[in-house]
Amino acid sequence: MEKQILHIDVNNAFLSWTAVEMLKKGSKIDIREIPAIIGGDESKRSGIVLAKSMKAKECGINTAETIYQARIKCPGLKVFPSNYKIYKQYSDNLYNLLLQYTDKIERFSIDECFLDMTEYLMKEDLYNKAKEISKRVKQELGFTVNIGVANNKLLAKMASDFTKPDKIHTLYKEEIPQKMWPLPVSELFMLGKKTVPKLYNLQIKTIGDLAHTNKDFLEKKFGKHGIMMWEYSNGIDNSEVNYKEEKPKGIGNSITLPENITNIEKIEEVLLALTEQVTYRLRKYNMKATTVNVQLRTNEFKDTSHQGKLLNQTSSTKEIYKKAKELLSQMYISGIPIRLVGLRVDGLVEEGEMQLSFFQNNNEKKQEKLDSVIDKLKDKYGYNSITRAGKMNVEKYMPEYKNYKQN
DNA sequence: TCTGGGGTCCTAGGACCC
DNA sequence: TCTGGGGTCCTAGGACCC
Repeated sequence: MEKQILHIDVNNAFLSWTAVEMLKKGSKIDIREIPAIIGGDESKRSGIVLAKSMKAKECGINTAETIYQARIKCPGLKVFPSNYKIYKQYSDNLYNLLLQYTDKIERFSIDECFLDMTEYLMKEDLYNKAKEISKRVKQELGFTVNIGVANNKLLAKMASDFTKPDKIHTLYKEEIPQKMWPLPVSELFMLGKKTVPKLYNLQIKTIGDLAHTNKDFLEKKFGKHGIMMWEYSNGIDNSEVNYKEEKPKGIGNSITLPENITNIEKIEEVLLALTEQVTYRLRKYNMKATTVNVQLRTNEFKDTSHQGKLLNQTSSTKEIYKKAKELLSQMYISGIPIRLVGLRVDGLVEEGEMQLSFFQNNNEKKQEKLDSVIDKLKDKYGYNSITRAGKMNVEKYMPEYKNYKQN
């Protein structure tokens, strides 16, 4: 049976949501109407464009480029900071509205959802439902969305990306040659800046070119990725809308430091703060980790990482920090200026299905108890109320814990 | 005051085993 | 007694997404 899928995509999400919030607070200007962006903090060396208004886009400003470059392209550009707490609220508001149409919703990102409407609707009604959703979001929540209407997720996603903002597009099978094949191959989902030049060298310039390329040839050139791009270019995608709450497979935090560090003790302090953050999130999921991964970025933007298995699955700050320090000492070459430090845990298992270790001793139980006491204090008095990290002021480096990713 | 942060998945190569 | 080969597990790095 054919699926009926909607893809909902908030137009310029961070910027629109900031605009709505500002208006609610009495702002006289709507930053959607002027050249404006949401940007990172340049003084913290994270000065990139996170979202842009249509007017900013007209200046040629791209997401993820530096604010510095954006200002050159558009003198008089207004820059506003991001606020993930607010974004999470608006994202939830949208989700709750969509729940009135189906509970088969996959939250693909903070500003994108897939809806599986198959069992609720006939094809001719789907477009009308999309219109109703679009209208209600605008009226009740104050921002606009693009909606893609199709028979699978890939085509719905491609459709929602056509023309913006505040548009509804269909992309049924018979519309593929007209609506999708003329587009440059770079527009196809999962084709990024490394693959596109390779395709250009093969004279594959449009999605249609790709669709008409021999599948075996693409597999030889690109492996699994080759098969996928051939299928996508032909509108083939059998994946399901994944509406069940998924447990994460890994949890990580990283931080670009305000200044480079060349001293391993200081890297360790940052690592401890990151470990506290990561393990706190891990424990909130009631999960334990099997591997630890430390990432470093040099001042020259060279990334290295080391990972290692833990002897026992754990969520203990102390155990994971111990492993992280071990990995750091293996990989850090003394004197190299470090710009970014990252820590992530992988191979997560749920507490319930955990292997019972014969070796969990009293010391480990004591550690668990300590972690849980600290977590409760953090829940009650705020994340930064208590920290083991560092003699020096690690909060200077570490941003307020962002919990927008949770639930 | 030039280049974020959080994820998932894939691949190549090495170690090890039979 | 002139370098087999399949399978699994692990790691580092890379590509891509929003």
